[in-house]
Amino acid sequence: MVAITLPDGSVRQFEGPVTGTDIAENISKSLAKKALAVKVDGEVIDLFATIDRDAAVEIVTREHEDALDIIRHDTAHLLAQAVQELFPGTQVTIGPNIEDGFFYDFAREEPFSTDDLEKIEKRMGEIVDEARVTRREVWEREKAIAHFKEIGEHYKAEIIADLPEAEDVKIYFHGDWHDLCRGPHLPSTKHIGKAFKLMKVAGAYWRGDHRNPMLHRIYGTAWTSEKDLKAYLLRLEEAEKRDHRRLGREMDLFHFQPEAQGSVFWHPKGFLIWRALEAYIRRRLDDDGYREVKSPQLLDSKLWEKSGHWGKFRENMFVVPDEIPSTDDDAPVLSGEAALMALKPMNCPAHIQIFNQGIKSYRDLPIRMAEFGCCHRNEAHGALHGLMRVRQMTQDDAHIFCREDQIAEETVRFLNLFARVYEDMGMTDIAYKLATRPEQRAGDDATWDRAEKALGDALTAAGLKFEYAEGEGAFYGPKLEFHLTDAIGRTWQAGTYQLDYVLPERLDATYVDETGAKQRPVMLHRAVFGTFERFIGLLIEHYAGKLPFWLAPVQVVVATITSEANAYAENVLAQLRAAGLRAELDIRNEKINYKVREHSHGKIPVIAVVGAREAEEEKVSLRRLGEKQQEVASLEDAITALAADALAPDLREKA
RNA sequence: GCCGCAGUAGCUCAGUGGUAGAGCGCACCCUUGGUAAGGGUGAGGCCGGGAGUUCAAUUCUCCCCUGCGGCACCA
Repeated sequence: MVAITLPDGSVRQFEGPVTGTDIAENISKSLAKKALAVKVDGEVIDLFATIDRDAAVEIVTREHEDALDIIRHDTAHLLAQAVQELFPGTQVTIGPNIEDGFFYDFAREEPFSTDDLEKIEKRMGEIVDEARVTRREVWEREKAIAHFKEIGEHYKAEIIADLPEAEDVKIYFHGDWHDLCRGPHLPSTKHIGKAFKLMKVAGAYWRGDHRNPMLHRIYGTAWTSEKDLKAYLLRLEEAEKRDHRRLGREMDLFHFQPEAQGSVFWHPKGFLIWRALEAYIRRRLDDDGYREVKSPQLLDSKLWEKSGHWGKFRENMFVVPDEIPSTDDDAPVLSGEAALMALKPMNCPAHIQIFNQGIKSYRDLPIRMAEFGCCHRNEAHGALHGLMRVRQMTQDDAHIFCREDQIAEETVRFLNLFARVYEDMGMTDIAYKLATRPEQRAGDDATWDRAEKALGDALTAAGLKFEYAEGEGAFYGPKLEFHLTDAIGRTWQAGTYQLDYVLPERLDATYVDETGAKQRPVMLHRAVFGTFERFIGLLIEHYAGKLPFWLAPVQVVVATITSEANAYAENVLAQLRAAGLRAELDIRNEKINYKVREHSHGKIPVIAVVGAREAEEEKVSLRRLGEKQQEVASLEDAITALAADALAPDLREKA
């Protein structure tokens, strides 16, 4: 006897083992029709799998929260079937689910074209109509390897060979087509439905390693209903409008051009955002005990050799020979023999040089040394991405030199600062990651153990949920990474906090302890925004260009209705500016409708409309972005209110 | 760096083996209009760069550059 408990709490008894199908049919015919899989004690399994013990069971239908994952993975199998039928000789590799869909990597000489995608999608639809029935077999490992080798599926054979010994080699059949898979799967291809779409083709290295062959990856999306699919596609379209590269152009914030690939030309409006951010974070740092420095842009390669960066990152550094270029047109410009310097890719070695001036006492620690450091990194071409990944970047960098017993306190202090800043920015959707020791690293394991534990403990103490990013730490120490998500769901590291025992050693930083003995300080690398470039990019996408009032490059546009009000408008502008507001004037010979529309598109937070009436009464009519209503206020009141709104969050706290 | 796609006016895009077009934007004129598009006229292009095929290339081929989507990388 098997007792099955249903979600409503009722219990049904069955003679001997049952399947999900049996249970569904036992409940109702219509449920059996809709059933996709079955959830047994929290684990989703195939409808045809046997249940031979008492269990809590849910029938998974399209409406069930677990349905989507199954449908997506079935769609990946569907894709693989269609591809192999249309392009014989193509090998399958892996095809996992991802956010909003799935991909499948294929090994084939010829890449897939956009036209191919259409054909494949059509074939997928046909296979759905064929309603190929799913069944599962468990194979002997050696037999499976031999079988897949024989049919030319060498990647599959490799995957099976690498499966953990304990794991069954499960082969799923959809009709004749079959694949190694963990499952579960839908009862037939018919159950997938047609709410799927192939999105794009891309290259991807086998096993994510650039030394391996490149496979052809097809990305797709799949949903439980056509409605959801449509909504998703619409969401993508909307997200495109938030793209900071697009908004940067539309709002006249910045541009890029080939002569400075990967470096930003900040336009006046864009740089106003930067200035507001910089002024804000500088005040926050001043208040938090940091002292700001400025270090050289070009430093001798010998320093980078000592720090270890030359060995590990030289290929990403801009190297400059320390010599006068030849003025002889027939001779090579550079001799190739000069000593080398490099544009700094980071500020830490320079900060240690400042630390090393004079003798530091334990009483001096912690020293919190900040710099808005402009760094250059020669990033791979394919890595560049708008403001998010650039070759010239300015970090809101700082290094804290402290004793080991001060790490915990400094970490709490930093997490507090970080939380306050992100709260002020309205960016509270943050993913916390603890990046642990990489394969190539400096320092001994005991030190790494201590350092990783210190960071994990700090996050836990702060009540922050985090995940581990195994092996992704810096070569000198583990990192806390603070990630934000862009408009289309890609995540980017913004803030960072890194523990470093190595650089102080390499660059011989010391302080004198209570006994007069020399000691190594610990170095904490940290950035709140990360870089101004990336953070501004993220801000723009987060707010879809509608930046908070205090950050908006143009806060108020004074727009006239008729030229009668021009003189008054000039007066309003002057007073707004005198109150510290970033205001502009629009006295063009255009209708007020036109001006309102244009400045709304320009994401100007406040339009101050003035006509003859306002001029007469010394008033302004304020219209806030996104609102239909205006409010009419006296000029004095309006300026007082707007000036208060324009205060940066830290200043508002103090006001 | 790797795979794929793309590059035509400031922007979005159409088009063609005989050197180009639209909408928006811009300039000028008319319009002085009360909160998301008033009307007219006009300027603006080495059709990404180089080479090849051709009587002729923006169009076809090759190479390069840049951009886009992924992958790899990210101190």
